[in-house]
Amino acid sequence: MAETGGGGTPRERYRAQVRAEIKQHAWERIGTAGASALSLNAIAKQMGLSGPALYRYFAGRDELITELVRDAYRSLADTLRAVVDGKASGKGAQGAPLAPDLAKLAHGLRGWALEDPNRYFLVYGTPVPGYHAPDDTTVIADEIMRMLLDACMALPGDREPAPFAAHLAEHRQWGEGHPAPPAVLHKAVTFWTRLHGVLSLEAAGHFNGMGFDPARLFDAELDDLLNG
Amino acid sequence: MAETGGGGTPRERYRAQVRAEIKQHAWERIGTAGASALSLNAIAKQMGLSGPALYRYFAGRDELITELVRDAYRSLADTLRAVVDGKASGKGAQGAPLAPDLAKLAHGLRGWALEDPNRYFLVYGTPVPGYHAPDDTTVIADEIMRMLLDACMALPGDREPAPFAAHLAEHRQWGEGHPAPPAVLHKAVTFWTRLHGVLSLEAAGHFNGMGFDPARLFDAELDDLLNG
DNA sequence: TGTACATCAGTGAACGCGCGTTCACTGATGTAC
DNA sequence: TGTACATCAGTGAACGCGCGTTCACTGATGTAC
Repeated sequence: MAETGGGGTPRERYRAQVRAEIKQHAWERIGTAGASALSLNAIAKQMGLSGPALYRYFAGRDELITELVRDAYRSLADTLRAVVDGKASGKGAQGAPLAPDLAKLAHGLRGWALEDPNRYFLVYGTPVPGYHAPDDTTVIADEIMRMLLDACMALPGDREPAPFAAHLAEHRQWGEGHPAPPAVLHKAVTFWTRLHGVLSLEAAGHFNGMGFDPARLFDAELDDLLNG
Repeated sequence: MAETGGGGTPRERYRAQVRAEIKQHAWERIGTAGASALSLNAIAKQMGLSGPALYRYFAGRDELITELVRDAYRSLADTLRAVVDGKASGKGAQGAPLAPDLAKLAHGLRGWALEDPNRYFLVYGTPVPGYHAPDDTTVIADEIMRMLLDACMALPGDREPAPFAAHLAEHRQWGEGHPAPPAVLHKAVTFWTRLHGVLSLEAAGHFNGMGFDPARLFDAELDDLLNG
């Protein structure tokens, strides 16, 4: 991606560009039918290429999916990073400029998730059947949790910590080295699971016939996390 | 299912039995590879039958999946019903015998979800790509929400209701006719999304390398719902 | 009780399809002198 | 600047596979008299 317009020989630039183009078409197809329906031949046809042509750019279907999963994680992490750094806003700049980082993260997450639900599910949904995620993703997942911990640290008023917070602090193999106290660890995990609960049901369409506005439910959960 | 051992001609009983057997093998395959990998031919082979034989029992692949989805919803509703009625326990009878219905429901839901994660995802997960759920499911989904509302009614202490509760009461196309006040509606929806947040991430294996015990996280969320 | 007939479960062959992937090839693009 | 060669993108044919589904059939099971 970063190589597309940059250095390298013309052939290298062309290669990178076609690779990106293949991925883009892959995302379009994933957006339509989900990740398990990804087909190299179908992508090739859509690009006006012959099936085997794609093997110049990817070793096979698995490598393509691996790359897409990695990109999805990276994209989420970058989006959240940008939101925290104030370079972008999850909801629009007219809102509260003093919004805590946790609110920015939440709205950034929501925007990213709904922008392409299938991409969201590729990261946080049902694992793709015969496929195992690459190791890099756990690194990026950890990076995301660290951002979350940072944002939770800045939050005021932690009442008495729940018993689970202690368990969490004693059994922690994520965000290692981060100085967050037990209550903050708990807050971060809760932030993750609660917002995922709303987002995944919304993105899958499970609120569809119910009548209420999912955005308000999301904001209500966020409020509870900020002030609870 | 209910017909298997019951009345009808011998041929009808045989038919029902083979249908059930097909479904059972289908569940096994779904448990292994997910619903999108369901294949009639593969099921037939596993049963020692020829491929086309299954067309005596199901009009095609879609009808099979439809039936499985319906059964999954039904199974969840029945499980929750039984738990609330005290005919079964979600966690073991030695626990608090005075546990509120909401806690019973929660543990019933968790037990059901982890018993077969792919069945859970068939109900509350990413929709199967080219497939649309049958209408009956919304009826069962509503039945489940009503049980939830009943359980939430029995809960003590509702402080001042959140603004979202009012919105929810004014835009409600589910559990219609149920006398739950706004705060209870809010509680029920929150119960659903929060527990789903934990369960779906746990069932998909997203807590795997993190070290903590998902069961404790689940209970912590439940406690918060009961006492928050 | 026995015979004649209807019902229906299951088979095997076949259809067309799309899949991932390999291989030997053509033709264009870039490099070296 | 022009020529000779190497690199490499893309093609078309082919392989084997499994899929959903149809069709005409065989043979067993049940029913009617």
